[in-house]
Amino acid sequence: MADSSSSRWNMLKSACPTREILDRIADKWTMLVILSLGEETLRFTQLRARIEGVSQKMLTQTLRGMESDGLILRTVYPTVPVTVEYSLTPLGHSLARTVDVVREWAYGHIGEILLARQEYNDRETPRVGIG
Amino acid sequence: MADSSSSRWNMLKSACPTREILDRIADKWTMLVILSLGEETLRFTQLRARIEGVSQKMLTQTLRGMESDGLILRTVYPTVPVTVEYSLTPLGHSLARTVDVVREWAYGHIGEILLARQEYNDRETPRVGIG
DNA sequence: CTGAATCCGAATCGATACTG
DNA sequence: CAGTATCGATTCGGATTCAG
Repeated sequence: MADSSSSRWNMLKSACPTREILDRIADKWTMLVILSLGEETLRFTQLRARIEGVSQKMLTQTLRGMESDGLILRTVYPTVPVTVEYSLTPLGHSLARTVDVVREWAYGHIGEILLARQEYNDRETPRVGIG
Repeated sequence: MADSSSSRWNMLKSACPTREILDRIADKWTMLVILSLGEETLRFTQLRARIEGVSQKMLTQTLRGMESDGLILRTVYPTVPVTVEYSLTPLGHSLARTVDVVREWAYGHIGEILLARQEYNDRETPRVGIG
């Protein structure tokens, strides 16, 4: 447990704390969890269904990290079987609004990016065959 | 070369292209490059110096991906030795403005996050010893 | 200076089995 | 349902070496 000893960069990180935060939220699953919970409170399984592609392990891991950063709230209801709800804290909500800007940017520029990608690949294909 | 065959999720990705874009920019180095180039055009070595902690390999890799997505422009000047400048395309600049919002959020909430992290760790320490 | 290529240990991640 | 624990496969990423 607690393997946050990333060998070096500790000095760098403490000198520039923004970097550490950025490293944390510039994460695929974190962003997707933030976006999902930004819409509504969800249970573990629901969350996992929303973020198709995430494994149980990764989701758990991501949720723990986010909880420790005060971004989400984990509420356990002592039912049988147990019910666990995840929701955003006020801090998490403010991040959600921010990340949503990124999401909207992505949505608005898919075309451009896919086109650029295609052109890049065409350029790369060097002319096989007769030359 | 070109190993973009991520086995599964291809169906998912084509059904939800935003996800693919998000996966790409929700990346530590990509964000830092965007932020760095958002301020000014930089050469390879300058860029590497700005983003302390990135290896030559990762930086090259990140830059290639961003170039293929049409986010940055790579300009080679045939000097001796060769000079290569990286700058943002208009698309890259628009992303830079977006990512900057995230950076500002991070900067403005470092305190809250670090505090939450500390509280979380205190809660976790269970009381070793006598119980 | 810029970068490609290789080697190789470290970290990530998924699948599986098991618990309360 | 909501996890924890473990293991093997894959990927990541740094150090090094070499080239234009």
